Amino acid sequence: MSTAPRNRYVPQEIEPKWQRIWADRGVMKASDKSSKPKYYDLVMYPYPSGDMTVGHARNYVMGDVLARMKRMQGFEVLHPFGWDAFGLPAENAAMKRGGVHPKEWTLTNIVKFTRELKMLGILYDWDREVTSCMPDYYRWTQWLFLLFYERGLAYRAMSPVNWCPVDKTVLANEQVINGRCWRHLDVEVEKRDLEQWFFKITDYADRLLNDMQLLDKWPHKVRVMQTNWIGRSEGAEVDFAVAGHQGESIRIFTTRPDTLFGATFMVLAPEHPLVEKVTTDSHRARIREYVAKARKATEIDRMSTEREKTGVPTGGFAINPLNGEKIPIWVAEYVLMTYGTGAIMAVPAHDERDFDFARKYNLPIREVIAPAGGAGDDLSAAYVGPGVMVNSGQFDGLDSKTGFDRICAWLEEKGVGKRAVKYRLRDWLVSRQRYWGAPIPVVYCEVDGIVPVPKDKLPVLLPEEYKPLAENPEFWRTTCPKCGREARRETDTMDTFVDSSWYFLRYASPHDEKEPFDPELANQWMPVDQYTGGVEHAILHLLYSRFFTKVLFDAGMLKVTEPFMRLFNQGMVKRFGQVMSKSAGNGVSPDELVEKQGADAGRIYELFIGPPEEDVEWNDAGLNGVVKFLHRVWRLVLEPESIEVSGGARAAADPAVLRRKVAQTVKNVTDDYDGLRFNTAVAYLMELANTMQDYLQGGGARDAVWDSAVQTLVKLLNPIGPHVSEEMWERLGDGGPTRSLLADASWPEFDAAAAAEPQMTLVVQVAGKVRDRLTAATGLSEEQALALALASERVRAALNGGRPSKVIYVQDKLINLVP
RNA sequence: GCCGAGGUGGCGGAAUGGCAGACGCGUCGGUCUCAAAAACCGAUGAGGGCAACCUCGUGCGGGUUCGACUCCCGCUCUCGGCACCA
Repeated sequence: MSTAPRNRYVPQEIEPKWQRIWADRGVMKASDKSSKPKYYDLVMYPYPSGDMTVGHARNYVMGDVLARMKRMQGFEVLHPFGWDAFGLPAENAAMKRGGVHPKEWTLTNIVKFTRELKMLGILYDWDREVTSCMPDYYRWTQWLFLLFYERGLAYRAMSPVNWCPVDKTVLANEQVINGRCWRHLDVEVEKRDLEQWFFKITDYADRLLNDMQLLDKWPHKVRVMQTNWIGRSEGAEVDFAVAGHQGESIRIFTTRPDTLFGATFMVLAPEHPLVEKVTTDSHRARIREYVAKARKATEIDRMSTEREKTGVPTGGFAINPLNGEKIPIWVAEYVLMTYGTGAIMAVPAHDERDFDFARKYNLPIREVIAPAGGAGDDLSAAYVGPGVMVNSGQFDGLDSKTGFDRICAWLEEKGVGKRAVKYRLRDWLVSRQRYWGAPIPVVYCEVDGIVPVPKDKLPVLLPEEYKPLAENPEFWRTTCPKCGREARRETDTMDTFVDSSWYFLRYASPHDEKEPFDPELANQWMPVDQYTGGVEHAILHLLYSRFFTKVLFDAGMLKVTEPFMRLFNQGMVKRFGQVMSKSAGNGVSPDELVEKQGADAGRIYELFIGPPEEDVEWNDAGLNGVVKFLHRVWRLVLEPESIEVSGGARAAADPAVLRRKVAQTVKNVTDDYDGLRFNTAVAYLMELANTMQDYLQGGGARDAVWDSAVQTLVKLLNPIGPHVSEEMWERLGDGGPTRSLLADASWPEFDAAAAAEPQMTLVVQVAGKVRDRLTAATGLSEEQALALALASERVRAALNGGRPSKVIYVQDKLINLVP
């Protein structure tokens, strides 16, 4: 075997070396006592499933690029990592492989995953690693549960909940997608009446909505999704008396109090508590049958808009408080008990759903809002827009917006209704009937009822033995913390989204043994400056984390009300048109990539493959272009003498062109890393390398301009190709002690003068061209024409702005001004 | 149905209202080689011209502007989200 030439770029030789140096020097350790400005660069901590692909890696590479640049720019960077380590896949995998404990499975995967990250040269402050399934973490998840309980934000209630028959657990509303389980999209969730633990996120609905305006650096899409999820509606609650039942009334919610005169019937949800009461004897049998059927129907069937609306009359009547009219009360599935008050006034003329229902059951339709353009009487569809009130007694002639206010005022004055705001958001169901999660720290005592486990008795340890907690008496048999009598522990565990709603705070003081996080340190690092992760968390994790942050703000533990200042959702990596994953058989793992062409080429290719926010198709062919680029850079930096001057048509080297290119590259690459436009950042670096090569081939001297180009290229390359950059930087040195760009932290300064200078030349050329046209058109001398052109204020402004094309336009105008 | 994002070469994709197609892949030609691969050099939107150059080109139709991939109006297709929320 022949030895490789001394100066060849061999990634496999240099990468382990630099990974060792960075680790030894602790270059990515964040100091709590630094005087430098802080930068908190966070990537969503992963579920350690063990099959890391280049798709995951792309996300972490992006975070690493930013961390490295910010470090080189002089920030104290917090770039931590951890593991969302509780959850069902561990249990499922453990069951499948027979006898492997979820903990063992999870910890093994963490080791594998960590190795891959390190191979890619991704640097974290590993001293701050958190693992949500370890007692020193979930102890504080339990502590926070108790804090929520103390603050009245955790409660236990019986309610119809979503049940996944496959995972055998309840689910949060956010985990139900089109009536199906988020983890098994082919499995319909069932409705079950169960007593469960909830977090009162609805108390924060208005703040979660209003504070969205602080999140101007979040993707528009995510803000829209959260806004819709919270779903605020303004309207009124109105009480309708029940005919024949003294003192009994039914409260409805409407967003259109201005259509109150158009209410021709009322509809109750089948689950509404007053159904039995308002039903007359002659209708009772049919109502009972209908309600029973509705309860049995699956959520999917009930919620389908395709489905024809059904309903039955109760025989009872309600009285419209506004006009005293008696309207029939119906029961229908299309009214949901979980929204508003579970009862509506039906205004078929101005609501599509009520219209459909009225048509089907021949109920009266009365127009009370006339469209502005006239042409009423159209009874083929509901008119849902604004208009002028008609058939509305004393309110006739008002526009519907004014009518809204007047009717609300009237209702409030008479004490039969009031303005109200309703949200689509429901409380967060946090209990799960699973083993592999943080036990909910409460005890049920026959005497004292629900008793929280005292905070100093935490953690409530998960038993070693892998079996349902409810079937493990050694776990649930306990004594009441209050009275000491025999009691039973809660055997449900918490949703893993509870674990992940606060992990970014734990990084501030990961070894704190007194509290979940040290408020002083958390406030020092928070808010997160950049948060990077998948858009699949647009609602779930991001909404919950915002909720937690606000609760902790209210508890005086945090000074921020929003956790994540800037959010970025990277696209997914696909292969053969499918999202990459090991189970789908189309995964490419990072170590395959590193083995083939090295970590740096792999990293750069991950960034260059397409816009970071877009889904990209993985394709090995493009990787070669990046490898070629790195070899070319290596040669330009370390062996420029090997690049020959080529004769012929090639333009002679111009130092001004190179100087300008260097300056522009600094500006463009810095801005692009900062703005997470990594694909174009790579392109700019390739352009610089191409310009440098042209310069040498054109016979350019290796002088100060050249040296600055070399240094700039090496430095700007560091965040994306750190190993090769560090190696080149060291070799450029005088052979003294190992030099590390990352440790020395120096980012190139942008030289605005150099960037602008050659553009001035271009402008003078343009002026020359226009001067010719001016002289031709006016007969002025060349000097006079040039002076005229350059004297224009607008020309000067354009010159100062470095916009030669504007100058061309301005001067064209100038020509037109001259007769 | 409602909300949101988007449509640019053979492909991935660039373009604060100012030379459309940067950068890369692929393809073609060349150097090197007995040959091939690799590497390196050159060409590469379409049509026309020996040439300098010319014409047409960013989903479709209008508009604003000296100038439109970019802004406005209408349409169309694709992709994402929500979907009986009163």
